[in-house]
Amino acid sequence: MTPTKSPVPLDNQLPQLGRKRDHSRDPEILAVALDILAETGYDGMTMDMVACRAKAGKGTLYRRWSSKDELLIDAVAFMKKDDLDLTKLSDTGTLRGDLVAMIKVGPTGEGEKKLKVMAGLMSMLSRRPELADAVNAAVVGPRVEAHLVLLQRAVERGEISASCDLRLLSLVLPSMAAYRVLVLRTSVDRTFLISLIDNVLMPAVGIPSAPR
Amino acid sequence: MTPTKSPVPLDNQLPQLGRKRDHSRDPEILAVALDILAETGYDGMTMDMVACRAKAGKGTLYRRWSSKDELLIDAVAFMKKDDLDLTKLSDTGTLRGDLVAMIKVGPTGEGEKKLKVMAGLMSMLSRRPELADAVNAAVVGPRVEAHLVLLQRAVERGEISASCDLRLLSLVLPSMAAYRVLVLRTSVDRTFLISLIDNVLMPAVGIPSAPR
Amino acid sequence: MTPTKSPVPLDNQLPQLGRKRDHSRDPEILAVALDILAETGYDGMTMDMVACRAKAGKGTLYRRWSSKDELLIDAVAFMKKDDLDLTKLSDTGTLRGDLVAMIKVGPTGEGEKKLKVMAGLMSMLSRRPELADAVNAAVVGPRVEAHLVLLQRAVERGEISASCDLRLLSLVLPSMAAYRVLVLRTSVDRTFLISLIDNVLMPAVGIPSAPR
Amino acid sequence: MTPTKSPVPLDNQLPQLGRKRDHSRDPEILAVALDILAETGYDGMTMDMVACRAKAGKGTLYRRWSSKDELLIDAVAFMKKDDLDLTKLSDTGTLRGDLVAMIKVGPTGEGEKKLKVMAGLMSMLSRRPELADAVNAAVVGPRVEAHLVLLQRAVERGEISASCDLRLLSLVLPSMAAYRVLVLRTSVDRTFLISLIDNVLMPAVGIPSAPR
DNA sequence: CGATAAACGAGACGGTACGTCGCGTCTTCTG
DNA sequence: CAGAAGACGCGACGTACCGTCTCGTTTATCG
Repeated sequence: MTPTKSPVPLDNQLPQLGRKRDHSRDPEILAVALDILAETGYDGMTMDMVACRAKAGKGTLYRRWSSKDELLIDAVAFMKKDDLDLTKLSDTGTLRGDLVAMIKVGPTGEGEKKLKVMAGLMSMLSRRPELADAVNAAVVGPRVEAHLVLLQRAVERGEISASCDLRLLSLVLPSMAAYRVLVLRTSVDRTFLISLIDNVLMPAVGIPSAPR
Repeated sequence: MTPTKSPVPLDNQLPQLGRKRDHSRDPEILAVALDILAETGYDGMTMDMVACRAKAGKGTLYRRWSSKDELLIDAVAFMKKDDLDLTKLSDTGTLRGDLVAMIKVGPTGEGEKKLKVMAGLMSMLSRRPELADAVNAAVVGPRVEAHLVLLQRAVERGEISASCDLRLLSLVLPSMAAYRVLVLRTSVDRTFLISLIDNVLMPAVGIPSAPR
Repeated sequence: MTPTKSPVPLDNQLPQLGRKRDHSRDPEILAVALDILAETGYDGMTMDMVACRAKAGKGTLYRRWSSKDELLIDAVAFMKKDDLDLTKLSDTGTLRGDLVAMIKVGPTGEGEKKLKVMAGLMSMLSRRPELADAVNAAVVGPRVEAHLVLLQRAVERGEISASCDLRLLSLVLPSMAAYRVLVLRTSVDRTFLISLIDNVLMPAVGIPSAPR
Repeated sequence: MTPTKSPVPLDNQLPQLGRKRDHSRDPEILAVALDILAETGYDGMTMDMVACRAKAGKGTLYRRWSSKDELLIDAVAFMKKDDLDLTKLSDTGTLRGDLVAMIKVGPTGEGEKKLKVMAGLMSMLSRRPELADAVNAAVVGPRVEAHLVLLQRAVERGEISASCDLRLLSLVLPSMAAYRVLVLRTSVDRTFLISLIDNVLMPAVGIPSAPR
């Protein structure tokens, strides 16, 4: 998952002979990989393509990632970095308001590319468990976490009962959206998400859906 | 999705020259493909393997399916055939009872092989949209349909409000289970499903979860 | 070499049920085979091509010839039919005159196609001994025989010594021409043949080459 | 003299990037190809066989030779290397003696394998003109050259007339032997060659054959 | 004259070699 | 010595051809 270490990672500070590995190029390589992944999918992306477009040698790729899959796992993790910020979730005063507010930063707002990467990666979710983890950590997980925060806030606010299974409820929207994208390949638009909030989530937490 | 058609599939009845394709062998070939898929996964399965074990020539395979992927798409669709029977869903008198009764015939009860096939196929969901459709039609879709039947039954029974978005609600369990299997790779056991029923679905349709 | 016999070629006259084989089409098929052979060579010619262009089914071909090679052996033998006529060799009064007179009906005059067929068949001379025989019988052999006739006439005429090895000498021109065509792929033109006659054959039979 | 290192490689002098092809393995591969060719003939030899026995990948073979035929063309050319040495032709004092002396190093003495290769290759002579050239260069041509040397020696010696067409005469034995091997498939034994020398070649150069 | 059995055109079939391409490794040369 | 370039061993892919088999149809002979 992390770049392969130098063959001799000694703790005592040796003078570090020879040229140092140029890790500044890692992000560039990962970005190239994500681009190609979004364009062509898992199989369409070849290591030669990545090497060529990143002006790198295949040896360099394999020195840092032991396989194509490892490279992608890292690439997906890399994609995560500019994502939701849990500390900046808007607080509208109501659970529904908070959930609706999050939609802007949801998949739709986030950008087409991330979804295409997701789609391109579905190929591998089962073959490479770590890759599924990476996808989860990069794409779905953060939304689950955000929803959990919003739900906890609602409990604290007294808006919903503390007996609700928040962990489970926080999974509802993200997983249904994922299913829609991955299996049904339908776009996850604002309408669908609002419908989910009003017809599934809000009733499930015991708040009668007002504006039907 | 369907076997490749004859080069000129005219509507006016041509005399059907030449030897006919022996479509009676299709199921056998697809079964072999599913077996190997379950055993070795997508990459491990080769067309030569399928041809050899099915006592067929590669030419025959490629005459019927234009690629390995097309073959698998059909194989998954073929897997669907011995699945849930919508006409035989048990009727326990309550929605919750019906839902719980369906669990036995859920993925867990259905059999190890179908899950392995699913896992072996995840590799392909995005590369081949038709494959995603096939997976949906074979595995998730039937359960969605079954849930829809149960929900409609509950509406007729007066158990839940007619204003509920049944279409959406019928997606909840299957899609959350799929997410759990595909992305989280957690087993979808009875406990999880019952928890979903009691903490998400029943509240969402307005039935207070009784046995907490 | 000959078409495959009926599966039950009994001597006792059975009633001969069913439709008879239509051997009137054999020449047409063989001609098509020769055409394709001349156009594309041995490998380029496929049985499907022959069947298609001859408006025949592959079954019909294989009912008559047990393999592609057998078909070609017959085709070459068929090519032989309009060739040299040993009874009509012109008699000019001298061996040299007779030999030169034969050139007109030699490979050059015979036609481009026969040479191309020869070339197309070289592929097979060693793989299929019968084919080499057929080639010899159809193309080279007749010329050897014709030369032998001319040489014997010269002996009778008292032009050359009876102690000459006529069998061997009759091989000289045909085999050197064959080598030129098959291995060197040089055209066998009148000049070359006359040169052979004057510089090799005539001296070899003891007639000093007059017009040098 | 210090080699000047130009940072900008000239167009005509590319810096030769990447790993170089290991041409030291070419002979090994060609030898393997010849072995299999001698064992199984053209059709029996497969590229996978060659790759496997030479411990090479098919990609390597096709990187160096664009097809099976190209590989064989090179293989035959490679076979040529340990053949007749024109500088070591024995000088017996007479043309007949020289010619007879050469027989030992003729095809018979040369070895079984070369003949088998020739036989295995006949399949290809016309399909691949270059192959015919290679065969000529490797097998027949050297003998033609050797005969030319012997004939020239005889001219210098005053044994035969300078007006003889040496080029043509040097073709006689090799081409008649080739015809015998390729088309008639008769062995080219010492008896036949001596007969040719005494009954065709010697008379043709104006030397009465002494021992009839 | 109708039944029957083989031959026919068309083309699917099992099998097998071909030539291509991708992965992950190894080698060569440059900075 | 790291890195770019690319050859290498391996093995699956999809194509094409051979010789066989199966359709439905046509045609010659027999009852």
